[in-house]
Amino acid sequence: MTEIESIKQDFVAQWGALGSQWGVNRTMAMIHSLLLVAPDPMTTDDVMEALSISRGNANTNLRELASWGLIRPVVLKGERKDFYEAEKDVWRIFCIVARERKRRETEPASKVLENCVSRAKRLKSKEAKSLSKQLQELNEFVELANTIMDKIASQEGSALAPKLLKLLS
Amino acid sequence: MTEIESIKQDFVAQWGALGSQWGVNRTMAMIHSLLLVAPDPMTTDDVMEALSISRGNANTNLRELASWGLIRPVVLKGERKDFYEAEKDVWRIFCIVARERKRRETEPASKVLENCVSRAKRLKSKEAKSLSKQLQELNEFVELANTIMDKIASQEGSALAPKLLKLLS
DNA sequence: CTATATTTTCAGTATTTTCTGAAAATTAAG
DNA sequence: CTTAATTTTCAGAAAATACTGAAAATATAG
Repeated sequence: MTEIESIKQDFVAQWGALGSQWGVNRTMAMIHSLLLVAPDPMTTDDVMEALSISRGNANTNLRELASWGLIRPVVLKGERKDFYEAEKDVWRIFCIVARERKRRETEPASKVLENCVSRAKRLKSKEAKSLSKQLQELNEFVELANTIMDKIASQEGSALAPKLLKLLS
Repeated sequence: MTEIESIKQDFVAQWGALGSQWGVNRTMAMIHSLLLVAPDPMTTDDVMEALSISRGNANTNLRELASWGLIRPVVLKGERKDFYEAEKDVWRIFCIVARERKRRETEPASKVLENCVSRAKRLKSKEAKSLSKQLQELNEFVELANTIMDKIASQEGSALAPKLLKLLS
């Protein structure tokens, strides 16, 4: 294996491990990272070979990645197979992930929390008061997280870096 | 079941599901949420009964939560059993999680990425140049994330909310 | 020190998640 | 329409993860 292949392999493995700790399955994260450092669009067969995975697995995860918007199909003239390439701008990737996770996770969570809060507010006991307060605080937090993710998702990617840096001062 | 118990149960189930999407196992998240809305410190037996889980499971997850700093043992005079109570301030919880995940995940990831970047920089081919650039961008992103998490972790919890809100303008 | 209460550990089991591979469906070419 | 290429689906298999329960270790009281 050439040094460049070895570097890519290390990167793919590491990014895959990271992804799996953040709620993305390992193979999906690995395919994403593979495409991130691929100089040209790849087919399902390319991915299968590069990662030694089955066709079903490759197909499913490629489509899942596409549904997130993290990769896109590209049409190459004269080719019958589907080719994919990754979104490579880190900030745009970040925005996409923020948008999707908000939609899939924190938004539904907030719905349930809201429901808990409103039910707790109706009760009068001392314990209910305290429960209500605690749930309210959690819900406000989740909603702030939602708002922030919205803001992030609607930014032109590169505009984010300076704003976040400012936060640090 | 009383209404207040039913509310708590819904909350615990939902918070548990959320946690499992963010890299925390479901039981650990459920124990945490159980303690978040518990008016008094609880013992291992209390937790076992409330969640219908085994002693081993309860014990392991309680100690894991304590190692994160999300719950703490409290000593009740005249009692032999260990009691635990949760950190209830949402912002402090957020800071704790940021600190731990940085230490356990993004920091090690950054080490590997740095290594990949420095190896890629030594190579001279056109493809290596482009790989190097891409990895560099990813690494800068992860390092910014690290810096931000550091800042968050070192804040007095409640100081964060206004800063984040400002970010939105 | 002995007896008892409590916590911890961990081998075996159960559950959940992910993956494979081949059949079915779809698409495109001739 | 027919044929071949390609993609999709999904039942069953494999792998990863989490849980149980009981034995071992530890701590406390008397």
